Amino acid sequence: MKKYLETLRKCPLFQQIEDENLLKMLGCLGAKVETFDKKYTIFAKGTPAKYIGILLSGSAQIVQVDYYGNRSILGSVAPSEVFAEAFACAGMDTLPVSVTANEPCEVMLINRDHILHTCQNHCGFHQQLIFNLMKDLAYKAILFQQKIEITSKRTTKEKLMTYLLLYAKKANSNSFEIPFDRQELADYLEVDRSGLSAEIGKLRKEGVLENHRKRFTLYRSNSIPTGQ
Amino acid sequence: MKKYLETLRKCPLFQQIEDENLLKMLGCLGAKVETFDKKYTIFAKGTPAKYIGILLSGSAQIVQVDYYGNRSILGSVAPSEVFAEAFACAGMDTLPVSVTANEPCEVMLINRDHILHTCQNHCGFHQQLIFNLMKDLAYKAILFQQKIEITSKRTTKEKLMTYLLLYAKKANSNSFEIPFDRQELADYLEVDRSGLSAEIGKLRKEGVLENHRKRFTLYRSNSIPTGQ
DNA sequence: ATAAGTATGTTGAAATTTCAACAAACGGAG
DNA sequence: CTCCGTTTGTTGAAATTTCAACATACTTAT
Repeated sequence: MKKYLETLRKCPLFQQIEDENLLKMLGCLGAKVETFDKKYTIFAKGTPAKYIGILLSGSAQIVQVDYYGNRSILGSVAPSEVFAEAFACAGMDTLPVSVTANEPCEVMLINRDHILHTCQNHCGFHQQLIFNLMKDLAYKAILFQQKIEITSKRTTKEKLMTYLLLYAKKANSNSFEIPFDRQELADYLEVDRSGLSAEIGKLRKEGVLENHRKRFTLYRSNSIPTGQ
Repeated sequence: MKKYLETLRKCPLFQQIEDENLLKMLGCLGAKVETFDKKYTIFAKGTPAKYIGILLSGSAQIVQVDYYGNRSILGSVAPSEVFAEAFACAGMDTLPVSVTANEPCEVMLINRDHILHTCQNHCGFHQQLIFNLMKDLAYKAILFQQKIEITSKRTTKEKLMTYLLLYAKKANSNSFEIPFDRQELADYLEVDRSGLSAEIGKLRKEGVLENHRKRFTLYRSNSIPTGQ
């Protein structure tokens, strides 16, 4: 586990926990590591929500696919981030979403029962873990709320601009790279890909932004407020 | 506080905590009660997210209103339920949403700092409170995920049916009352009210459902799967 | 019981999205 | 460098949503 220490230290679940205690705790928790190739499914919709995932390397996406094949992306996962924790902690029997590897991934898996029921060793860091998990879940709820704020806009243009302005604020710069390609961005914004491309083209002609693939630069971005 | 005991017992934050300890804890937490008339704002967007709310009586709604006045309803709040906890616990400085009273409300307010920082008395129930809060936040994340699942559908008809089927499952009956009037349902589904009314009319003519205002009865509801 | 106000239903035109099909640009493998 | 598969951009027609306006149904207060 030591090779992952650098990444685990940044994980929201392990804040305020010293390295040696962290390693000890991972033992208590029965943490295991698995690898997934690009495009492979890390967690599949409909399977038991038994595990919390921590991404150690690579990148992944949280995806909803409905009966008709319509794909909706709930969010992207970067190294050190936790995923599927809400479904595991709420005690859902099966996952309502899938998690897929966007590139080759290493993933740490922790059984939810080992987190929710304190271990016999009464390791004192368990309380800190629960507290960190609580903070992390609050943050996840806010990420969902932000996605709702974005997709509640009625037109493709408004959805796009709300997303880009929020991202620019997060990146603290007018120029940034988004974690989605066009199809993925369309699936996140819940709009048609070709319509999205067309809107980006229009905004470029209007001088509101410049872009090349995943890189965007915003101008006159004060014209549409974010509401935050 | 004793008059609210019945309601507080059902609150997810206070599960596994005995009545007398609960009352003691409310003292530690500095809980206070306020009342709000119908249509009044309990928490306003843009104000500090300092307090967690618990609804003691009445009903409320979590509402997003953007720059252009478009209203989006994130969810409804019933007695014993907690609200604004995600924003408070994630340490946001200001609320990105408003909470408004749908009928006259009594609300218990607890300062987030009193929850997040254990009190000097080292009252042993604080750990249970944090644990309960964690479970509650996981549940809230799932409610948001469900709203995303509903609103990610591309047509008004699909959004409506996904919502009604999910509600029927929750109510465990084909006949149920939703907590929204038409305009509110439209604001929750993020569609136009008149278009929503039209779709309901069509589905009624097709024999898929019957309805009178907030009451709906579903037939042949197996025709559109929920994906859960 | 009536009147006034609110909620719901209905309609048609305008705006927007979706869909399908194809063109152009890009990136990696050999 | 070239080929080939993938991504992105473009377009026009069909479907859907939005919008405004009005009709009808229901509720509440007097």
